Amino acid sequence: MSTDAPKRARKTPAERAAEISAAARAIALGEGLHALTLRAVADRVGVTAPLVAHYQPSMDVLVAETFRAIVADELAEVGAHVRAHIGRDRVAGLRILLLTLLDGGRDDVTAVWVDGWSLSRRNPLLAAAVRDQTAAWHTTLASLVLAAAGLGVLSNAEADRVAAQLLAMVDGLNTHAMIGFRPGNANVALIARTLEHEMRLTPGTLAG
Amino acid sequence: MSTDAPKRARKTPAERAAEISAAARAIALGEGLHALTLRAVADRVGVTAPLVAHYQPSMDVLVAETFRAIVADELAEVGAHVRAHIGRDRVAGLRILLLTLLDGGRDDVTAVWVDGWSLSRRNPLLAAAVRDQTAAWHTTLASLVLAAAGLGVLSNAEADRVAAQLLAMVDGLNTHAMIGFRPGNANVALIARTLEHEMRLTPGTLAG
DNA sequence: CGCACTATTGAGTGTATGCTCAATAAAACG
DNA sequence: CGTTTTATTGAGCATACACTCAATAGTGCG
Repeated sequence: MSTDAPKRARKTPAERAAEISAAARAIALGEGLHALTLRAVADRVGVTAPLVAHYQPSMDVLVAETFRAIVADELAEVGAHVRAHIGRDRVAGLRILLLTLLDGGRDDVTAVWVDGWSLSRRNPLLAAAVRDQTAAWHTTLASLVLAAAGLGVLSNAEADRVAAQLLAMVDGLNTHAMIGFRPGNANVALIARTLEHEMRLTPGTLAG
Repeated sequence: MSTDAPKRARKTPAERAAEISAAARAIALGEGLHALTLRAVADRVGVTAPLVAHYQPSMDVLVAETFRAIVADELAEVGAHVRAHIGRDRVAGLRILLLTLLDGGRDDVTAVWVDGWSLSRRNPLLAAAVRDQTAAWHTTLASLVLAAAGLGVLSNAEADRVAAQLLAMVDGLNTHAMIGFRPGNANVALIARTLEHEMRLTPGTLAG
């Protein structure tokens, strides 16, 4: 009976925008980009649908930006995690990266990627975001591969090719894991052997 | 003004069912599994939506069966193509397979796979179809890899692992190609080098 | 030819989507 | 304390979806 619950909670545009972004991320991660609707966001924030619409130019923009935010954060987190362990030896970073990217518990982010690929056909802004973030991952992987291989072992072009292959394998394996297809879940060992060969590393250096 | 255009074209259930299946396949391949709606099918067949509904237990069933039909046919076609060329030398089949799977012009089928992964979350029948077809591809690839490596070179378990990796790479590379991400489109050469190593082939045997 | 069978339709229900807009109420300000 | 500003809502529009069901009209059979 105090003043705690006014009929309308009025906040600053910045606060509301932040709430909406956070809700959108939570929904996308929990139920997929497909479940990201005006009403779903509104319900989660505790406001009405028109308010959410008021804060966004269109739903396509919110979907694209939510995808971008989730994936950019993922890249930043994994990057930070890798950099924290890269000091031991030059291969350690890549090993940590593989373990992080492939050792399960990432189905929610994988689902966001898959929905992004699927929805891109009808949402050009999302398509651009997907391409941008894929390129960003590729760039990060290429520099990591270059460093892990050692000075002068791989050319830039070679590192690019290896990174493209690595990215494709990671996406493919994660997608298969997401749909429940796991024919012997030795994904890390699998990919490690290939990379060791491509990077001229002594067999076993990555797999450990 | 002849009798060519009766107000209602009445056909046998078998004919209609075939028309509906064909229309569903065409729509899924042309516009994606997402575009597969009662109205879309009805318009393409030239009938009304309720008739299409009448021929199917539910839309989820039609989507799942259309996916299954498209992908099963794809596997059969590629398999036939490979078997037609497998006579020359034991590696020829695998080389043909890679060229077929990776050399572009397959974005429509890739899009069907991507939509299948995405829609699986809300369509259990589709999810089962996706898992089944993935397993079928894996089995086919494993036996092809086993044969191409030569007698006794790979164990069954090793061939399974290589096939899983190959399948993931193919799916990942095709998905990336579909969204327009092509950092140097040497996909075949890329994957060939990896396979040559995994299968203990002389470098260059697959890439040609 | 006329009748029975059934493939097909028209009309409609219920739900969900994004989005608009005038009205409302909370906060800020003089 | 009254006025202005504006964040928020209620109501509603247009669209699209799957699905139902009684009515309709081809088609083959007797």
